[in-house]
Amino acid sequence: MNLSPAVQKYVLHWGEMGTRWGTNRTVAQIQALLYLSPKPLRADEIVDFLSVARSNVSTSIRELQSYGLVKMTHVLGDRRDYFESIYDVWDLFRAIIEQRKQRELNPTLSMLRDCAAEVDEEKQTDDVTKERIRNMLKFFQTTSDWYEQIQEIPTPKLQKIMKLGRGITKVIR
Amino acid sequence: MNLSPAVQKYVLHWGEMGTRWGTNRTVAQIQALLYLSPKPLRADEIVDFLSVARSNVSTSIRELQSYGLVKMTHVLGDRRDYFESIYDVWDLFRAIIEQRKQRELNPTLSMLRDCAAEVDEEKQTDDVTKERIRNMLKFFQTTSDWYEQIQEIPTPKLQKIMKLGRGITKVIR
DNA sequence: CCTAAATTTCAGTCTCAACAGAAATAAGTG
DNA sequence: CACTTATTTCTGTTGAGACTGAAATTTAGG
Repeated sequence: MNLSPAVQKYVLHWGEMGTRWGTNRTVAQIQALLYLSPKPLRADEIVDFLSVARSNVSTSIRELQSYGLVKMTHVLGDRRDYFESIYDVWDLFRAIIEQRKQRELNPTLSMLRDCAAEVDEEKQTDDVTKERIRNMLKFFQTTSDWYEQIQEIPTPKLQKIMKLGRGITKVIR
Repeated sequence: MNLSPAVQKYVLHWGEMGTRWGTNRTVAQIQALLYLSPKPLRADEIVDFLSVARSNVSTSIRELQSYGLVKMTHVLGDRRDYFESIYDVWDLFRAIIEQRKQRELNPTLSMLRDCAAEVDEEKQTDDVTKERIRNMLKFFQTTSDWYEQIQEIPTPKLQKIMKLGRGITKVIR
């Protein structure tokens, strides 16, 4: 099994970036491969394409499914599992945003709430420090709310808003 | 040197999250410590507070400075370097966005441009695949442009926009 | 049920980036 | 221009997590 040079380049790059995007190489490579594939693929095909262990494919696909990035499908008279990526880039975007919020925002938001409450009781702590914690909490709260709201904006509107860029400031009073 | 329980919790949590945010524990811990500190700190003070090697502090601060998150200051008659964090959360936000764009978007944008061009020459490659690459390129281009535009929106406006959330859709036609 | 195919779990190995500590360099100071 | 103090660079170690391959489990057909 071999991939065209351009596809190979894409998959390898995606794998490298995967680590920066908060997952591991194999997970990212599989997502890339499925995204580019014109048809759903079986686990053993992925093994051939990427030269990774079967077990690795198994756990990686599980992870991709849990993110909502990959769906399982079946072929009549074939009991093997087939997998395909979400193909709409904006849907992919939403799934990733959701994931990021859960892993990168929620835990910190929760910690900041605890800290803000806790620090009020500490006479030893400087007022400036207390203020800083409150400011950071406010910021994370705002960002978290915003992420949730963004999720619900339908694709065409979202596209329009992003195309506007800073032109948005002219529309806001 | 010891920190209050709440501050300690904050710094430790920040360190743990640091790895998810794309840096390492020490870098994140130092940023947290400087952010909460009412006054600039010296490298050796950071060593005491965090119990990490002096050399580690040196390289970590260098990294933070390169991101624009930490500034160096000096005290009259003292030749040692003092460091303080950016304190405005929105300025911190912008610096981090900028960093993320450079590390997580730009390389992929460049790769996608290459791939989109390269894949046009490949007769072997399915049209569906070619389309997918083009779509991903368009998306990254849009996102990249948007990031740049966002940078230039002044804080009060940015706050307003984020507070609006999906209410923004009502303003856009 | 039994068998064979497909998938998942698990335990051990390997890799890479973070980190410590030593050595080297730089920056004052008397 | 020695000597002290501060900082950086460099090298070896370590630990966390990715990955492999074998064993266990699940699934479906005959």
